[in-house]
Amino acid sequence: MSDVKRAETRPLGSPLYLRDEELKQGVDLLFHAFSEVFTTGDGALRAAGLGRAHRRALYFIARNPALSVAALLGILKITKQSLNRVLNDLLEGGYVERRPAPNDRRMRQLRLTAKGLELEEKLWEAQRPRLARAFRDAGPDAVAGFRRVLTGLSASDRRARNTGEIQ
Amino acid sequence: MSDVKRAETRPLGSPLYLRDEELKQGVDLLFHAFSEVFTTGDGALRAAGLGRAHRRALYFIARNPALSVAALLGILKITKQSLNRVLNDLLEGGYVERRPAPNDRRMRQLRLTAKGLELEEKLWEAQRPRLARAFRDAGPDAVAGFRRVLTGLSASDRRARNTGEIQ
DNA sequence: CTAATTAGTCAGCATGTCTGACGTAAAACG
DNA sequence: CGTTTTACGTCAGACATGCTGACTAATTAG
Repeated sequence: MSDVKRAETRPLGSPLYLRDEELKQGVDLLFHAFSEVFTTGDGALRAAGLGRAHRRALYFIARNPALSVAALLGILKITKQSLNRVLNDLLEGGYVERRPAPNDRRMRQLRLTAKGLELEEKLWEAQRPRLARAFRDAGPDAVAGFRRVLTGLSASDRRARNTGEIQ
Repeated sequence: MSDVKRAETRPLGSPLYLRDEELKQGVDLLFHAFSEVFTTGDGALRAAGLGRAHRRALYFIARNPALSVAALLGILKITKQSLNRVLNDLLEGGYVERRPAPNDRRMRQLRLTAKGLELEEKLWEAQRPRLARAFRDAGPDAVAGFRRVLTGLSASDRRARNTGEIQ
């Protein structure tokens, strides 16, 4: 399971299954890293009587103050109904507040309350060490590469989506 | 890949919130990339009457022929009961076969059938373009960095787990 | 032979997501 | 101004995926 260094000389004639193996190793890594990162801190969450769905909403509201509901839906890619249940829990628990946007009062701006911020910080403290260590150990160049690749993977790529594939 | 060494020169005076911002951008990227990668191909899945949980099992069985049930549980990090429901669907659907391991007949080896392989390939065809493009556009050094960082994130890190944190 | 290991099952519950149908307020538009 | 569109909220019901706990069965290890 050694390294892959020679990628740039990757022979154009290299069989597809080699290429596929490289890509699938990426999928494996993405899965495992996601698992680890997004389950760390479940304890604090449970202690607050919330689940992972609440955490995701909390996280992205923290990351994007004054986020609109529609924008959050776009990030989470779930339905309005699903989000609203989660959001109502967060509102009732006093973790999040919701106010009409001043410019367009149809929209509601979402923000963490002090209590929400406190929880979010506790969750972050739980997962930060893993992130920090991985980034530090890998080094800045590796981190730059990590970002490049993930940015490319995230790019929601309309081309592929409209090729008639079932999607 | 270049040197890693420079991490410790990261300005010791840089405020923590800058560091945190960098790490959180990593979380954002991980979330979005995961979303895109692990939902592409849902159509083919639905057409087969299966869900994402089935897909994950299918994928890791494809990746690790003769995988034992316990090993799969370890990868997916779900309970035996949850897995068995999924696995029974896959067995009944004829996507997976299960045979006692020759050396230790308590264990069952899991493998894709021809039908399972066909489905897995269809799913892979759906997600490969995204992976391939992201890897190609980012370049081999970036891919190496991507692997380094994700490997670090995946490392299931007993230290942090036993610090008394609620986990 | 007894223990431990590996797997499978039943029953019930919690969580998270979906579809579909409505309702309301505010803004945009002609 | 009246109509349509947008952004949000909600009710009802279903499905998908995960969990706990309790128990059984087959096989291997000591």
